[in-house]
Amino acid sequence: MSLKFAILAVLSHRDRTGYELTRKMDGSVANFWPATHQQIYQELKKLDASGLVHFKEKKQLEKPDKKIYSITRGGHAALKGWISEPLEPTPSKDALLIKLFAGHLVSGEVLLDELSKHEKTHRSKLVEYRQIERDHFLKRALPPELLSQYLGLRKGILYEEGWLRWCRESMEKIRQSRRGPASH
Amino acid sequence: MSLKFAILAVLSHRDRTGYELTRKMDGSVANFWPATHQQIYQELKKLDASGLVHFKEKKQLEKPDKKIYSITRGGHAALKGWISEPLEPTPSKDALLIKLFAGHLVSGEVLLDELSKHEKTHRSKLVEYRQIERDHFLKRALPPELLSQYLGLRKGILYEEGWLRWCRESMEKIRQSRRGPASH
DNA sequence: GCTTTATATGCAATTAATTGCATATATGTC
DNA sequence: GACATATATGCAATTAATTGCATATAAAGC
Repeated sequence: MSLKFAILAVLSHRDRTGYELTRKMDGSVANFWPATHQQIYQELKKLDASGLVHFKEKKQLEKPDKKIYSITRGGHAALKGWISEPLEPTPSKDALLIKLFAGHLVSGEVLLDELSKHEKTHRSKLVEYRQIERDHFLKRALPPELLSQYLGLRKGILYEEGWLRWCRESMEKIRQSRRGPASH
Repeated sequence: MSLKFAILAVLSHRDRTGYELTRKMDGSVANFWPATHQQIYQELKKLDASGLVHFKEKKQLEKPDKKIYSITRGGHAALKGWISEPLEPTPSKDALLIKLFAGHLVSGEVLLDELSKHEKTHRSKLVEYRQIERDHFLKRALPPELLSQYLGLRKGILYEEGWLRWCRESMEKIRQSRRGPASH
């Protein structure tokens, strides 16, 4: 349901092709609403059919032709309406927690390896986000039009920090429990 | 894909009916892999067809008959195999971030109301989780068989803490930006 | 007596998401 | 010359998820 509005939100900032939407969603929306190119092209088709976006075909000599999509007045209205409606918190899913929940079936080693891999992934994500924060948001006073992008980035930073802390304390607890739970 | 393994993971602890799985997933798995009763009943049917679970019908006089599902040896093997395979981090989605991304279309008031609602939701979740932690995990030394449940709970706590912090700092930044960005 | 809540399961239809494949051009790399 | 990568879009098939509806009993509240 929200992919529709994710696309409209990106197009509300500037016009884009399906390809651009796919790769980056503006380098930011992809972080909280990832989607494949198939989803996006199909969604754009539907959005066009219902008049919320339209596109201009642009012929290119060196590369395949592209369609530049922009949001219509109707699209703007729909997006504004959706934003103004109350929203249920999006339920979060995480397969790693399922693994741990059935962790009694495998050795601590298996769990530690997996956690260590995730720790690494989240650590590098965090480094990347903090770099962006330093380079683009902390150097000067924040212009109001960049506020929403910054809040999105802050969400990412706090999210990764939480993951990192959890990975580390989980590994520590698993190691402790292997050294012998009775000794503690 | 992972609903299948979420169900197997719950059944690896003890036998359950579809109804029990639906409501609570053991009061814990629902927090990181929520699913409706429709999803679960359909998934159980498929799991039964592929021999990973089986069930016994139990007739009840006072209530409708129920089917008690248990995991088979094949199910155990499949679950163990899945746990041992490396896992890509589950991409996270969040519609609230989309709203903020298009926040320039609406007044700060609308965003603040929404954030305040979310702050409240996450705050009460956090209170609930901390209560469970105090009552069930901090009073005595942790038995190893409860470790994985505790790690799941800790994930929930850190998750809600991150949300809460983010909601609060976001509201503060929106208020600041309304008071006038130039004055700062 | 009526409504709501809890227990317990399911079909059918639609919508959304994933996966596999396909096309076409240009550039850069072994 | 062959292969991978980037640009740019799309069809078709399958799988997963959601939504609406349906059934049936018992207990609790008003």
